[in-house]
Amino acid sequence: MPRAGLNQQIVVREAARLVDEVGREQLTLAAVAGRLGVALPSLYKHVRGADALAQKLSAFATAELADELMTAAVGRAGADALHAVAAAYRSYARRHPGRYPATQQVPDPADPDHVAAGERAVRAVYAVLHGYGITGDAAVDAARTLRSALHGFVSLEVAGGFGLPRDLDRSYDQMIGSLDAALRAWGTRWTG
Amino acid sequence: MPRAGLNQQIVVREAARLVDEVGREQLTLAAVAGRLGVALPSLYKHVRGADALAQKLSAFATAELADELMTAAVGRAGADALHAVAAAYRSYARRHPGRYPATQQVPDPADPDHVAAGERAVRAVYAVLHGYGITGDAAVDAARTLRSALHGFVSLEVAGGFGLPRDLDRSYDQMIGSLDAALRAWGTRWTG
DNA sequence: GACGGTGGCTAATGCGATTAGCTTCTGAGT
DNA sequence: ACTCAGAAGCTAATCGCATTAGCCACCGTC
Repeated sequence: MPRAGLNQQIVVREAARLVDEVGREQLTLAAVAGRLGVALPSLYKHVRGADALAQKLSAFATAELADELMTAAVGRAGADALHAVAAAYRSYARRHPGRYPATQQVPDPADPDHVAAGERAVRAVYAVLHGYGITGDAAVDAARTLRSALHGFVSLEVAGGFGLPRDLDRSYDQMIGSLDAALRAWGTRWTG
Repeated sequence: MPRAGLNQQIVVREAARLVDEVGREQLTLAAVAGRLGVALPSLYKHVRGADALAQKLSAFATAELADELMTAAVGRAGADALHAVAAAYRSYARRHPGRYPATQQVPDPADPDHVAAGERAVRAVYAVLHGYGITGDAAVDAARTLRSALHGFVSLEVAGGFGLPRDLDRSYDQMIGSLDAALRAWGTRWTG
């Protein structure tokens, strides 16, 4: 019988498609194997197990998100960069409701690609702050504020936590607008 | 042999203690049964199954959180109320790292207590906004902004998403400070 | 054209969830 | 006190998923 021709990339990407369709908590080796047309234990030739697959999926999704954030940030600064990165962030989460929560998993320190992807995503945030002239210790606080707002809104939206999805675009715009004001005032108000 | 004397309350409260110790994803009927000293199927006399237990846990945790937020908000207004509610919110999540994520589960519409608890928590947020004079449509956006910031920070912190926990208190203070500024400007800048 | 590694398989085990059905405790009513 | 209904617990059985062990066939290399 012919071989399926799998490798880790194919398995992880199929897992990514699966979680976007059925939700992250429904990620199961059995479902991935079924979609790939192989028996469940065959996957062990490519991933160590269910936990390892979830971690690899996190690395993959984080790299995807970091790429899109970087692409959005390049060539922009200030409010322009903020709006572009914020839009890219939310867009990724809406297009990939299963992958997005996976990006919030803490990177496996033993996986250099995963760690690098996480750092790249954070760097996109710092790039936005740089456009506001925020650096050093103040940037740590501002980055956490920005990440919190983006992640909070997007995770609540994807999880359905906002009730009826009425006017979510406007609410997001308002939040980003207030973040813009906060970042513009950041250097003057809260740092020496 | 004597009976264990369980009821749904006891089961749900034990589940709450369990998830705070081992994490929400480790919630298992087997573990709860073991802690309560009964066989696993015995729990079915009190909860419909694993999914139902998770939902009841969500309702329980949401009610707890709503109580603490309401207690923090009562008798305060403006920045005072904001800081008190924000502190209570973060405090709950840190004391209950397993229960807190459960509060983000969408309430079961068929469970009136769960729905009521969720509404109570949201009402605490609106109470804060009221102190800033924000009402009507603008309050919807402001409430989403406030919820996003609080939930985003706290969930990233509890999940370990901020890397080393250095200066998290300061970062939170900074974020709340910028929220205070945003809310004070809310009526003047973004609404008619 | 053999051969070694690799990718796939089947079989077997373990654990958690769930259902069925039995037993025994408890407590309300006489 | 006695009965009895219902509730609360149990064991047994089934199912699905994860994991491990071990077998076998394909494939590229010499």
